[in-house]
This record gives sequence, structure tokens and C-alpha cells, in this order.
Amino acid sequence: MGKITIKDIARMAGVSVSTVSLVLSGKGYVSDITRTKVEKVIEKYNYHPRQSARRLPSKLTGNIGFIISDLHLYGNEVFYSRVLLGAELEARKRDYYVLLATIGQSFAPAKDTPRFIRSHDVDGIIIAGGVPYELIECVHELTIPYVLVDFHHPLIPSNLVLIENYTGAYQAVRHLIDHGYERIAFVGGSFYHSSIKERFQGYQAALNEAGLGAISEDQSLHILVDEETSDQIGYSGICTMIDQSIDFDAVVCANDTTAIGCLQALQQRTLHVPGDVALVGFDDIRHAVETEPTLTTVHVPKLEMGQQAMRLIFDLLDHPRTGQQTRMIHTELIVRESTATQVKQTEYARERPTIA
Amino acid sequence: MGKITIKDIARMAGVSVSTVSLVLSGKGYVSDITRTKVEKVIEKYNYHPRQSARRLPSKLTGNIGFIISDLHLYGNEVFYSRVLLGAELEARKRDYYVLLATIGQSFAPAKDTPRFIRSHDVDGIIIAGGVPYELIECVHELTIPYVLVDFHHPLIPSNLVLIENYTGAYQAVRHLIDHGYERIAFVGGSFYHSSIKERFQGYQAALNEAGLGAISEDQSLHILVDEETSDQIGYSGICTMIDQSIDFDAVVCANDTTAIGCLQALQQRTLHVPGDVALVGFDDIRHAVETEPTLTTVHVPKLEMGQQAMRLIFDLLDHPRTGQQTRMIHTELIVRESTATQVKQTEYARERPTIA
DNA sequence: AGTTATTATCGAAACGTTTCGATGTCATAG
DNA sequence: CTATGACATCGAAACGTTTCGATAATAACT
Repeated sequence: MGKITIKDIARMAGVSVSTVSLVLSGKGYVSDITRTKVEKVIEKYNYHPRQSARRLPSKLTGNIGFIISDLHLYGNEVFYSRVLLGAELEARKRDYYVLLATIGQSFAPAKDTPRFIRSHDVDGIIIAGGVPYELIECVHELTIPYVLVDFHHPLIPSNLVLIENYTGAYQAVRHLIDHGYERIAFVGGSFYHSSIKERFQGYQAALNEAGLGAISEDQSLHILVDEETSDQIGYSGICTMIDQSIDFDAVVCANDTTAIGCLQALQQRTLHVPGDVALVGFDDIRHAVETEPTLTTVHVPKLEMGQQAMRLIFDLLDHPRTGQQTRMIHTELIVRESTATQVKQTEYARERPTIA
Repeated sequence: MGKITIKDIARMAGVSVSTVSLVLSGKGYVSDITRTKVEKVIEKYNYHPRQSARRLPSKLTGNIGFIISDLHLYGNEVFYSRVLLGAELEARKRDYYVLLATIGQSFAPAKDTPRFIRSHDVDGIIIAGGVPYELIECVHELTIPYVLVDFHHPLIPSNLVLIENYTGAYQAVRHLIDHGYERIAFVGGSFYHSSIKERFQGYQAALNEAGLGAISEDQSLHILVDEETSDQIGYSGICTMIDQSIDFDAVVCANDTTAIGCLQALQQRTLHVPGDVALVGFDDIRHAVETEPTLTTVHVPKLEMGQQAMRLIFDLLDHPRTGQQTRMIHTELIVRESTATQVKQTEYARERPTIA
């Protein structure tokens, strides 16, 4: 059974190949009679045009490359997997495919360049999360549009999809202050990832504005380790502060994973959350509702980030002369048990998978 | 800058298009002089043939579809993300791309069929983890090869990549028995996923063989909830057993996620692991080394599973007349703190990301 | 010297689409 | 009655490769 082609359909419908193509694309003029006739044959043989043939005459490939650090995709966080899903959902609408490439921590342009770039197999590129700057520089040289999600290069202007980290952290700290907490610590990883830095700045701003400038400048309350943000950092951060008899009544974390590390350390040192210490995360990963107590955190709509990134790519494809764009994704504080003593009740993650 | 084509290369090297193609593919006869000349031009202009054009004459697309339940990909487990990475690594070697599709818990053939199947855009399909049987039935109807990873249909014979669940669980239980544990419980989820059933059977076999048949048949020691295996099941399973005053000194879990749920419950009820109760997981997910205590578990090489699946697809593509194949992936017991009281030391996950 | 292999190169067809321009048909307006 | 324009259909070129068969030159046999 050799695959059915447009020629077969044309023959069986008694029309020319071009007419079938016209029906397929909905362009040009086709009479209703002919259209129905052709559609019936297409339906009957379950014909679908072959992409590779379809893409040849047009200069496009119908693919978008999605690049992510292996560390981000295969670490504990499901964060970027959901961004990927969002991108895929959006791509689907335009019949585009997403090609995935992971990239290590170091980057050598010749060797590590994702092959879909070398083979001209994508019409656009999405880069999610922190990656080596060299990669961005390399992609910037290309003639195809690209979008950075939750990251950016300090010098190169790019199309961006960013989280409102500053506001999110600000609101989290504000919430703590409103509930009477004062000695609020911050635990996080490397500022290489600008999101972390912005969260820290939002934390400082809220303190300053509440007249707690002393706290915002008290370095003994700031655990800022220069490595990838992780639960390890949270765990050891808390241990350090306790061992050094630092006085704190709340902890704001760079992300949920860190917060979970903090939680473990606090519980191991028999400190009660939120009784002795309140705890706030960031991201609202699924795990945040599975801890005991559940975690107050700043919700980040991951799916939406992926969708926005893909839409931005399409916009750039449709309007090549557009300038650089930045799209902000807004966040929302989700108050759970780790900052408030309430009646416990089963709660589910805010973001349910969208099936399509 | 219109893209460079094979024609441009031919012109600049002063040879025919076919000769350039010959150089590219390494087939046929080309003199060393010509070859070097052509290669130099290719190098100079950084020419790479366009896939869509390349794939047209051949009947193949150069893509492999990877289907996974959204629940598996976006749940807490990183398990199948690593299988995907393994598949991608292997695909890369043959210049194939992996197209990802997620699928919900229910499946309606017309609506939910991944679009790369409808559009004939893949040469083969890998299905990872539990999916609705209808999907397998649908894929089975197709004329392209497909491989099931860590799952199978009870009636349809397929090409399979399976884990040695039985042996793995057997060894885990054996290990517990050897260390004097006797009242060994089993906690797990639905048998819809055959891996879970096999693990349970391995558990029973080890007990029976050690003359502990009474335990292997004691249903009060078997928490078998008919839903997706999760940490919730572990948590509530332990609570149930304790509340009913069931006597147990060890727990074998259907997977690590469940074990982590168990651990939380045990610790909350102030039972010491492994002092009061020993705990064994399955899968060796990254999280297993981040718990306190670290988790004894059965290591499953996830990357290798993906690689094997992709290699199997290629084998089937190369030798179309081959019969159904099943490839077993072997497991290994990793003893950590949750079953033995040892000096604690930092340990890293066994499976480091392979960067390529 | 003549036949046959082997090596080297090339022209042209083929792959399955889209799209451009040509050719008609048929109303409607002048 | 003829010009115009909208509608309908089609043939053929084009997209960038691979591959088949042709041609030719050289080498290796009788």
C-alpha cells in the first residue's frame, strides 16, 4: 500500500491536482460542488498531505526548536516541562512541531550547537531558563527569530517572556509583614539567573518600604550561594543560620525547591512551620501542595509562559520587521499552611494539566 | 541572503550537483581530489542540506513520535523525561528528530490521535509508560513500527522495552529478609500498569521462597489502591496500617514516589527509619538521595530504556520483516540509609545526565 | 588489439506539494 | 453586442535533494 498522494485524490475526484490543493488550503476559488466532491474523497481515503513535500516550496520547515539546559529539564523541577507543554499546545494550533534539544552547562559553538540549527530545520527558536551566554550569542547571529523564556543576556537585546519576579517577591514579603513577621530571611542561589536577583530585589523593596531597611541590608539574613538554586541550598542555608544563632522568624526562598530544602532543615531542627518560622516559596510547583505543611508560594503560570513564547515566535514570523518585544507574565501569591495557621484541608495544585 | 543550496556548492566547486550529493552521502565513486575540493567549499559556506528536501525522494520523514501520558510527564516523577532524553540521544546519532505528544487519561481515536500520526510525519512511534489501551490498539493498526516502553497491552503483541520488575522486587525483598526483617509490607497503586503487578509478584516470590508464605498472602500487609501510583498512596497506606495496628517492620513500595509518601507518614508518626521500619523504593529517581534518610531502592536505568527503545525502532526500520521483540532492562538494588544503619555520607544520584 | 571491469562524473527524472499564469465560463454593466 | 470582472479549473514550473542510467576514461584481463 503505497501512500495516497494528492495525485490519487485528484484522479479519484476527477479534478486537477491544483484544485485539490486549493481545497486543502482554502485559498482561491473553488465551487461548492467541486469542494464537497473533493472533500468526500479526502475523507474516504483519510488523506493528509505530507509535510516534507508541503514544506519544500515554502521556505519554512514547520518546526520550532526548544532549547533547555539538561539540568533544568531533568532536575527535580517540573517547571520547564510545563513551559514546553504550553509551547507545544500553541504550536499545535498552527500545525507546527516542537523539536527539543538539551544543552549542558558549558557551550562550545561548533560542537554543542543543536543540530536543528545547523540543518536549518527550524523557523524559530525558544530558549527556556538559564543557559550559557555563548548559546544566546550564537543564536542571536542567526537570521531566524528567537525568544528567551525566564532568562536574558545582560548585553544582547532579545525577545523575552519574563516573570514578574519583582512584584511576586514583593507581595510575598508584604504578606509576611502584614502578618507580623519582621526578621525575614532570604535564601537563594546564583544571580546568574536574573530571576533570582529580581526576586531578591523585590524582597528588599518590600522591606525597605515597610521601614525595615535594616533587615533588607542585614547580610546574615541573606543566604546567597553562587550555584544553581536547589533544595540543598535551602537545607544548608537554614542549618547555617541556626548554627550561627541568627534570629529569624520567616524565610522567603528563591523558589519552591529551595523552600522544600528549608522545610526539611527546619523540621529536623524541630522548629515548627509556621509556628516558629514562616516559609514562602516561589513558582508553585506541584510539590508545594504535597509538603506538610503545604507551602505558601508565588504562583507562576508555566503553561502560559510556553504559550506566550510560541505566540511571540509566530508574531515575529508573521511580521518580520517588528522590533524586540518583552512580554511579562504576572504572578499571584498563594497563601497556604506554611505562613498561616488554618484548618488543614486537602488542596490540589492550582495548575491542572490541560489535555488537548 | 537566500539560503545556500547544493546547486550553489556545485557551481562553486566546479562540479555537478550529483557529485556534491555523492560527497555528502559517501556513496558511489568520487576521486580524492574532487572530494577534498567539494568538502572545502561545503566547509567554507557552512552548507548543510535541507532535511525537508532530503526526505522527499526517500519515503521517510526522519522523525520518530514519542507519546506519553501528560500525567507521567508532568507529574512529580522525572522518570519518563529521562527516557525521552535517552531516546533523543539515540535519535541524534541517525539524524532523526523526536516529536513529542502528550495524551490524556481518556482516548478517543478520532480526536486524540497525535497529529504526527495523522499527517504521516513519523517513521516510527515510541509509547512510554501507561496509556489507554485504545491508543495502543490505534497505533497497532498503522503500518509503521512502534515500541512500548514500560507498559504493554494484555492482548496485542508489540515490540517492548521492559524493566526486570520481578527480579528487582525479588532482590529488594531478599535483601530485607537477609537483614532479619520478616513482616514486610507492600504498598502500591493500580495493576493497570503491569510493572506494578510484576513488582508485587516479585515481592511475593521472595517471601514464598524464604518460607514466609504467610506474609506474602497476608492482605493486611498489602496496600493495593486502584489508582495511579503516587506519594498520596504511600502516605495514606502507612497511616491505615498504623491506625489498624498492623504489625510490620519493613515496607516495599511500588516506586520511589510512593516510598517518599510512606517516609513522610512514618516520620510524622514518629517511627524511625530504618530503626523501627525499613523502607525500600523502586526506580531510583533523583529524589531518592535527597530524603532523610536516603532511600534504598532498585535502580532503573531510564536513559538506557529510551536508548534501547530508539535502537529497536531503527532495527525495525532497517529490517521490516523482523518479528516482535522484547528487550529487558535489568535493574540493580542500591542499598542506602533507609534499610541499613550506616555512617551517613554525601551521595549523589547514580545516574548523572549525559550531555551530548 | 579487443574485451571487460572499475572508477569517475554528469544529466535528468523523481519525490509530493504549492503557486503562478493561462484559459474558460458566465453574469452584469455599458 | 461587447467589454469587464468575478469565479472556476487546470497545466506546468518550482522547491532542494537523491538516485538511476549514460558516458567516458582508465586499468586489467585475454
